[in-house]
Amino acid sequence: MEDLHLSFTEENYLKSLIHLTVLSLAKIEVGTNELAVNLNVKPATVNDMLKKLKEKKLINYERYGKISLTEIGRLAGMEVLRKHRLWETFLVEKLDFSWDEVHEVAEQLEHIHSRKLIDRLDSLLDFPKFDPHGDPIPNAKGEIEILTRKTLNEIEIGEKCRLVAVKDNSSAFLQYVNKLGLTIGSEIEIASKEIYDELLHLIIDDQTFTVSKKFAENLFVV
Amino acid sequence: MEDLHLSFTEENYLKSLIHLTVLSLAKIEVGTNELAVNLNVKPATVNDMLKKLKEKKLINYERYGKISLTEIGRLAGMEVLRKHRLWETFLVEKLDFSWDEVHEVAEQLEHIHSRKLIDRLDSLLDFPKFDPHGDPIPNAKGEIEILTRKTLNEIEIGEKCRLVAVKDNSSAFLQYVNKLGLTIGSEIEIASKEIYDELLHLIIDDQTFTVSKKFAENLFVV
DNA sequence: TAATAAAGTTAGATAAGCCTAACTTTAAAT
DNA sequence: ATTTAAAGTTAGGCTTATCTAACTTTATTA
Repeated sequence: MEDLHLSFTEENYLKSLIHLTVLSLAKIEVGTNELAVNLNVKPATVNDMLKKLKEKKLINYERYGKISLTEIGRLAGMEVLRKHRLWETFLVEKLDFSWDEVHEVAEQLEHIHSRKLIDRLDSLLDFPKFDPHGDPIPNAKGEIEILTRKTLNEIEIGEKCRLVAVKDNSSAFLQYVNKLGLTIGSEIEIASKEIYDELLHLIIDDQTFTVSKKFAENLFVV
Repeated sequence: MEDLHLSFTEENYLKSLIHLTVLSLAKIEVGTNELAVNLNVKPATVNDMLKKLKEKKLINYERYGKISLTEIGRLAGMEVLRKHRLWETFLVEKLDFSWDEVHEVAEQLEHIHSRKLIDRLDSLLDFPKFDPHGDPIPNAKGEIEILTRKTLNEIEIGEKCRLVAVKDNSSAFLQYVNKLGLTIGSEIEIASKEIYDELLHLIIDDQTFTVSKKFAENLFVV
């Protein structure tokens, strides 16, 4: 399971597939075009790579068919995800990065090949269960705790909830979240909603804020 | 000086040039073949890359001429070296790697692009001056403390000296060094030398060891 | 169900890094 | 100083990962 030497690019394909299948519950297959959009390359490029990944037994795929990860592919992809999230945690916990600065650097660090490195990092961080964005970190066996989470726009008027994670990890979005004084764990109450333009009025720490539906869809709450 | 986007490969060329020119005192130019040997590629490959590096103003080079780093190239190469040595220090100090395990991983980590990351790492490690092999770490301005060091085989019989660094960073060599109980700072006395086969008899912690000239040439002492 | 749209595939190009084989220039040695 | 050896270069190919443009298959919808 170790020692199958994957390129930077191959690892990115597996990571995308993890996101599109394993992590987006209730879907275990994905199409060429959707994967192309996710990886920001053209479908023709994906098509070529699918043949290679199938050859290496990392994915299940037939001509004109849907794509899914094999067990080997799932484990390899999970390891990349584990590395990404552990590095993000390291950057925030040990190097005082803010949560909106870590994604790009972790995109690079996740491709460092060293089992020992990642296991020691896990230990240094005291085996964290969640990364700075509230996402669960897969363990060394590739197991992940997938919790059912609602997005903020699914919460009813008058209800209170707690921010547990963010969907969008871009610095633009996260800085916007910061501006509202929100952090993982913050309590949010839905004051009211506008029918016409779908805006939400929130109460956070006794202050009122108005946000868009798009914004609310990117916050996971319980 | 920041933001010139260099590839993994280009960075390795600059790092090699730093080693072959700046660090190996009294030589500021190098040839295509020598660089090829150092990078473990063929001279023809180096020749192609020289054109690219010259185009990017990282090296001084004319057809059939010698190669040297420009100021831009020197700074970029120094930054790679700085990253390599800081990461090695991190692995030993924070993740309990032994000094013979760090080189390969640092070869990967040195190519992570993030000025903030490396400066924060420097700070986390308390601005170390030397890496685990006793080599000086360039500062954020690309300045390095080049000290005049002798190798163990240059020491006269009866003299005592102290191990300050190792030349060879391979795990095979470093494990051999470990086996003799030597660490950076160890005191070594030259008991005697064999004329015939150039062996050295050493006294380390009241114990006698016999080592080859090749071995002694890879230990820096003062 | 036949036409059309969407999804997926193929063929042919390009750029980066690498190679081998043949060639040219410079340096060394008789 | 001429020959030979060493160093350096060029031309042409290969692989990986990407692209565009044209084509095929599957799905949708009128």
